[in-house]
Amino acid sequence: MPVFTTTQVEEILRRNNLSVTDSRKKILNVFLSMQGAVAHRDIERKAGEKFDRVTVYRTLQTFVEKGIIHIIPTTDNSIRYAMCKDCTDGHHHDNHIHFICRNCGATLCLDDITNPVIHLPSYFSAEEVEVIVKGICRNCRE
Amino acid sequence: MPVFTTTQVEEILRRNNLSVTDSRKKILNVFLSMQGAVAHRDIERKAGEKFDRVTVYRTLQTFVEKGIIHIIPTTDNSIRYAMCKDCTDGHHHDNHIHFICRNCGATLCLDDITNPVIHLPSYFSAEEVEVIVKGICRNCRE
DNA sequence: ATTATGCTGCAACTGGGTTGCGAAATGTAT
DNA sequence: ATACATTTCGCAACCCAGTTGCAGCATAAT
Repeated sequence: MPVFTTTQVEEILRRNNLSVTDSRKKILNVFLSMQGAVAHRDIERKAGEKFDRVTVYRTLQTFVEKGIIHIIPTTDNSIRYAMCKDCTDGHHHDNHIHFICRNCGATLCLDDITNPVIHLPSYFSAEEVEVIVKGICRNCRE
Repeated sequence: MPVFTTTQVEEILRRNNLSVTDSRKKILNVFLSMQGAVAHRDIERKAGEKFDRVTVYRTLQTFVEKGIIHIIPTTDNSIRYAMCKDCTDGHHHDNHIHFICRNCGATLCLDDITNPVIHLPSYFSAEEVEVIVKGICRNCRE
């Protein structure tokens, strides 16, 4: 697990006009050091230190608002988050598909695979497409 | 709202080896008379009579197991259900996309629009695709 | 160092969903 | 139709995820 310098993490926070606090640094570090999507439990397990649930929720919400992370669509009533690539304050542009591994549960952003164009009857006004592919990921196949 | 004969509803229940009870009939009737997907609240509002929450949950679960209804994928942490077209006992084949209206919240199965084929790198084993389109539905545009 | 701001954590609450169990309804055999 | 076995229902109680208000504490600005 790569470790990021304090400066890198602080840099991201400052760039977004967020005060640099202990919990924000630790939680952000979890995102930076994980490949796939992050669920609540991941943070509780990996942030190294116990934060109040409320702090975790509020921090995640703040990060979403600032465009640092985005909510990953799932279909099983769970919420996951991942780092944004090109999102800014309040404007998310996450036009990629998501992969969920049936085996290990990992959720991955496939940034290179953009959403397909779906043709609907013209009386629908389609604004946003979300594609979720479920299967077995690389690690679990080997 | 079309009304279905008692016989039709009972027929479906019997075909699935379910005893014909009052709540099952009423809940099934909600599905048959609604266009789009059904959420819990819809049932509580439209079943005409108040059932215990527990009964609603257990009935829905039973219907899913029997292949009478299927769970519709959403990305907002809500659960919705819709009638199955060709599903049988425990085997669901719902290879169509779903539309969610941002305005009225209606969720529709677009049975005629099958899921696109998504090409992933070969080290993924893709087994299932779910597509959710969000926008404005016909009724809300007029 | 001091003050203003805003973040954190506790406690309490909400809402969705589940479980156990006795009561009531359904199906079945007589 | 009646009686019995079986299934389903509804209540109460519970669990868990997520939220809110508020007092105390850390951060940032002066």
